[in-house]
Amino acid sequence: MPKTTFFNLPPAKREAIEKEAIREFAQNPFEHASLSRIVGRCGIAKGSMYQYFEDKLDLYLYIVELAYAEKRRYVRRAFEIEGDIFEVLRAYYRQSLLFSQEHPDLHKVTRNFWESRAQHLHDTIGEVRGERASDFESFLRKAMTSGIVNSGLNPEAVFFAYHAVGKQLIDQFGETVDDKFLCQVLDVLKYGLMVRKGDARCEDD
Amino acid sequence: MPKTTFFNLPPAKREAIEKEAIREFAQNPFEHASLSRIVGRCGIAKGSMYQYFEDKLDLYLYIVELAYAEKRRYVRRAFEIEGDIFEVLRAYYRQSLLFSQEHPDLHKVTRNFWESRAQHLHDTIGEVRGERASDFESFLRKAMTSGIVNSGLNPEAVFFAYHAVGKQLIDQFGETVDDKFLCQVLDVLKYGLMVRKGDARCEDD
DNA sequence: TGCCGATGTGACTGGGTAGTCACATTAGGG
DNA sequence: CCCTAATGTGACTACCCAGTCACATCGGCA
Repeated sequence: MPKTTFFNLPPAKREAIEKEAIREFAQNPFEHASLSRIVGRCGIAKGSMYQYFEDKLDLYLYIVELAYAEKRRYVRRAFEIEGDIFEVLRAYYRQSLLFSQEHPDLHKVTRNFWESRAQHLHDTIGEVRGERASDFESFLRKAMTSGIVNSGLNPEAVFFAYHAVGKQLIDQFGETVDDKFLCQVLDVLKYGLMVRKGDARCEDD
Repeated sequence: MPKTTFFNLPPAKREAIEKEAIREFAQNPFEHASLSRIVGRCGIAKGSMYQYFEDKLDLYLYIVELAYAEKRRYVRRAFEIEGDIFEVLRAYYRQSLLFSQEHPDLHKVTRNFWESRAQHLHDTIGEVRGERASDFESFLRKAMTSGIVNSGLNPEAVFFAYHAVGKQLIDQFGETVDDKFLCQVLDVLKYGLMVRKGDARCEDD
């Protein structure tokens, strides 16, 4: 957590520090990000940074939390819509896409955080993933009992598949993924690959 | 490419270098891996390394190629089996799992390589992914025309989903993924989540 | 044995990093 | 206006790294 000094700063200065830190952690994973570069770009002294934050990790976790707080503002809306689980999930990833478009640097911060293999971060990541998994799985079980989702599936496996695809979609936002492609990929999870009884099928091409 | 000096080395020494380099690149992504640590652990001089390899990247690419060469020996078998696309895909990921169990360090090398965001590696990764994509997509189109796979799907989207799930499965090999779970996850992609016409469904639980 | 090219060496260069600390500056209350 | 506490500073320490190079050693051939 930042020291109180940081929050006493004139907002313009505080925001300048946040902005440059976001830029740095968007461009580099934690290990490779450089405090010296951040202070250099802000035009403040190295020592000042240590008036505001305990250390590099403290700053990093603050920035990561900033990024996730903003992201939550987007994805939250997905759970307010009316509709079945598929519509909610589509809305969720659409909101993620929108977030990545409107806040590309914050998006890169979350992406770098998620990829991080450092031990001190690994535990935090594990917790976040665990929470999401149990939320998702209870949501899924409801959809199973109400007969929308095939109840023969293992909810853990379903979460795994959605999480994997969602992670990759989010990784590629802004590169190869747009709204249409997003929906097509989600449809693969929804319908599966195998032909369905009663599916219309081209007989001759 | 290593210099000829490297291949003239007595096999025991050459293998010792490979072994320590594999360990280092399994534990650290390229940027963070340390030549000094490798030579320290091999008990050879820093300068000697530069008799064998052009630079750190040269050594790295050699090790990555070693890892993929071994991995190819495993996954190749998947394409020799008889069966539809789903059986081939299941065999493919099973072979990947086997590889990760029998060569955990080589597996970690490939994983770190794949995650790498460095520019000079990014292009190589892009090529590899592109090749896999086109192989997969032509394989998929065949399965579509022969009526095994729903031809209404976008092959690119299907590849995307499989690739994402496969990547995540491989990431988690040895942590939470075993053979049973692997099959359950692949079934999500095969059948999809939505209930199918004619699916048996529990009426009261 | 003597020679020479191939191979081995580790101190060194130049560069980067996080974090520290003695000192300088500022701001606000008395 | 002055004093004190809070805040700002940047040179500095201690560490890490890739890559170099003048020199040492080895191995095979004459």
